[in-house]
Amino acid sequence: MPEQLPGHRPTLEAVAERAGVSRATASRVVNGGDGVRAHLVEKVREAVQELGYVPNPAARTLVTRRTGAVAVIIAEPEIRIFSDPFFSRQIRGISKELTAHDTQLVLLLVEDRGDYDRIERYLAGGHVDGALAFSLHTDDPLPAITRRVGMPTVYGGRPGWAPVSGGHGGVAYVDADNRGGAREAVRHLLDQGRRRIAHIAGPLDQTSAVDRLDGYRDVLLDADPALIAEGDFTAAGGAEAMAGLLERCPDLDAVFAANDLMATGALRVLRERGLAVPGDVALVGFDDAELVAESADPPLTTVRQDIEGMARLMAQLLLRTLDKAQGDRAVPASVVTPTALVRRAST
Amino acid sequence: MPEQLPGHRPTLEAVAERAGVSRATASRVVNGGDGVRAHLVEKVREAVQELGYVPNPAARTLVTRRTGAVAVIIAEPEIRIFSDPFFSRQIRGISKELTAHDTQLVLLLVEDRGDYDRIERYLAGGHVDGALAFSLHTDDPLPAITRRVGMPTVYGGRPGWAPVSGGHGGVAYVDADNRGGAREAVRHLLDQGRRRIAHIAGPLDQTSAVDRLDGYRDVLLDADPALIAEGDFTAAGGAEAMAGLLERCPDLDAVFAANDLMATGALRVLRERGLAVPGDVALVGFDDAELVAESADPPLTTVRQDIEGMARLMAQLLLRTLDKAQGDRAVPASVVTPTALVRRAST
DNA sequence: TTGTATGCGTTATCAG
DNA sequence: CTGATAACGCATACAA
Repeated sequence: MPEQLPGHRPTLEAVAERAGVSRATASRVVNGGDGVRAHLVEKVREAVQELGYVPNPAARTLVTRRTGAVAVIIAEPEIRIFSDPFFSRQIRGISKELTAHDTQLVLLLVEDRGDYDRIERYLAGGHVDGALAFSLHTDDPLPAITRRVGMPTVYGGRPGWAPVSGGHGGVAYVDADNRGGAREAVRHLLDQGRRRIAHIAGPLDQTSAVDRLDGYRDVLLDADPALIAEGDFTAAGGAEAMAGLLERCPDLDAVFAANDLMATGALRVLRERGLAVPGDVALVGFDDAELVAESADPPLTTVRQDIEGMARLMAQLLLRTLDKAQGDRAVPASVVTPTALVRRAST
Repeated sequence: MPEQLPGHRPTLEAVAERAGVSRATASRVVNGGDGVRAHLVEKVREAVQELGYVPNPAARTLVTRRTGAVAVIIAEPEIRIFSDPFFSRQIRGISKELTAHDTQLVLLLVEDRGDYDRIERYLAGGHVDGALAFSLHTDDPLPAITRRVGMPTVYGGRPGWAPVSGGHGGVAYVDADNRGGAREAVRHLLDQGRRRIAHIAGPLDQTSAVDRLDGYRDVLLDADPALIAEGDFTAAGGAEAMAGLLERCPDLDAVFAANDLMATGALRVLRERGLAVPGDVALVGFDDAELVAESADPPLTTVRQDIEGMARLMAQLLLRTLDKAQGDRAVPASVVTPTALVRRAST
C-alpha cells in the first residue's frame, strides 16, 4: 500500500480526476461497480490503488444514514458474576459474524446505573445501526431505552419480562434451552439411581436461573422444598448453599447446580465433609465453563451450551433485520438453542 | 426524554429555529456555550430538551476530523492462550478510562493473518482517532500498519522488536515489570531455603516470557540449563514441561512457572507423582489470574500484575497524546508498572 | 452507461 | 457576541 501523503487524505474527487471520470462514476466503482463499463472500472480501481484511497466513513454515513457499526452492551455485574469466559466467548462469536458482514463492533460496558443516560444518548445519536445486549435483569432500563430511540436490538438470554415462547412482546432474543437442559441433567441423575436430588439455584431475578429451576421441578414434581437452595452463581455462593443443604438434608445423594462455578463450591464443601463424589453424592453443573468444569476434581458432568454459537446467532439475527428494515422497524424472531449433557467423572 | 419523532431526527437547524437564534449560535451552545449570552444559552438548551436533539456524530466528524473513538486490537491467539480473564480485565480497564473521556471503544479482533488487511483499511479509513494493541509477537505486522497509516498507538506489553532509539519511530507501550517480578519470585524461593529451583518459561517469542526468564537468570546466575523448560502458557504445556523437568532433575525442590495456568499444570503432575506442594516442591506462578491462582489446590503463591490498571494507563497515554497531537504525530512515552508477590500456600 | 447537481448536519471563518 | 456562508466527502436522483 502507498504511503499516506501528509496533509489531506485522497478524496473521491482526486480518484475521479486521476481516472478521468466523474465523481459519480468513481463512487459507483468503489461501491461495487455495477453498471459501469469494464475499462472504466479498471481505470478507477487503478487510481484507487495508486492514491491509496479509502472512503471517508463519516461522509458516507452522513448521506446513507448507515454507520456499519453495531453496539454490544454488557452490564458490568454480569461480566463479573458470570465470570469472564462467557464474556470472551460471546464477544468472539459476535466479532466473527460482524466482521464477515463488514460491520464494526462498538463495545458499551455498563458500570453503574448512571451509565444508562450515556448509553441512551449514544444510541439516540445514531452512532450505530443496531444493538446486542446481554442477560438483562427484570428491572433493567435498557429495553425501555432501545424502544424509545427505536434501535433494533437482539438480546442474549431471555429478558425477564419476555414470554418464554419467542415472537411476542416485540423482543428478539437468543437463549439456550435452560429448562430442557436442566431436565436432562436431573433425569441423568435419576438414571444413575439417585433419589434425593438437591438443586442449587442461581439468583432468581435472572431468567436462566428460573428456567433451570423450572426444569428441575419438571422432572421432580414433588421435590422436597428443603432440597432447593438459592445461590448467586459464584463458587462461594455454591459452597454456602451446599452447606445449608447438607444441614437440612444429610441424606441427599445428588446435587444439580445451576452453573459450574457453584458446583465447584459445592464440591469443596462435600470434600471437606468427607463425602465422596460421585460415590456418596453425584454432582452435575451447567455451562461447561472453560477452565472450570473440566479441570475440577473430579471433572464435572455438566450441561453444555454453545455460547459462541448463540452469540453468532444474535449477530446474524440483528444483521438480517438491519438489512431489510432500512427504516421500518422490523422485529427479528427469537431463537432457543439446544443444550447437551456432557458426562464426566462427577456422576 | 422526548419520544423520537418518526422520520427525521431533529437537526441543529431545528433547534436554532425553535430557540430563535442562528445555527452557529446553537452549535456554540451545544459545544459548551462559551461566549454566548446567558439568556440565549438558556433558550437553546430548552429547545434541545424539547426537541430531544442529539448531535449527528457523522456530520460532526466530517468537519472536525475527530471521531471520538479508539480501536482496541486484540489478536485471537492471544485471547485464547492467555485465556480469558486477561481479556476481560483489560477491556474493563480501557472501557472505564475511555468512557470517562467520552470516547468510544471499537473492538477489533484478529482471527487470522488475512485480517490485517481489513484492519489496515479500517485504520486508514479514519474510523478512529487512535489505537490500543496487545501483546504483539516479534513478527507482528501491526506496528508497520499503524506507522504507515500514521495512527497513534499504544501497545500493551513490550513489543518484541528492538526499540528504536530516538523520538522518531519510537513506540509507546505499557508493561508490567516482568523481569523484576520474576526476580522477586525466585528470591522468595531462595529465602524459603530452596536450592534447586526450576523454571517453566512461556513461549519465548513473547517478551513477557523472555523477560521473566531473564529475571530468573538474574538471580540464579549459574542456573543449570536442565532446570529450564519452555512451555506455552497453557496448563497442558505446563504439565508437559513439569514432567520433563522431573525426568531431568528429580532433585528439584522448587518451580517458578511463568504464568499461573502453567503452574496448575505443573501442580497436577506433581500430585500425580506423589510429590507434596510445598513440602517436597515449592511452586510460584505469575499473573495472579482470577479463578486460577486462588482456587488452585493448594492456592498459588504468585506474582500479581495489575492488569486493569495497566489497561487504564494505556488508554490515558493514548488520550493524552490525541489531545495535544491534533495533527502532529506525537509519541507518548512508555511506562513499566510494578508487580507484587502474593504469598499463598504453594510456598 | 455516464455526468451534473444537490443535500446530508456540523463546525469554522469571517463579517458585522 | 452573533449571524451568514463556506467547506467537510460522499451517494444519488435526475438528466443527458
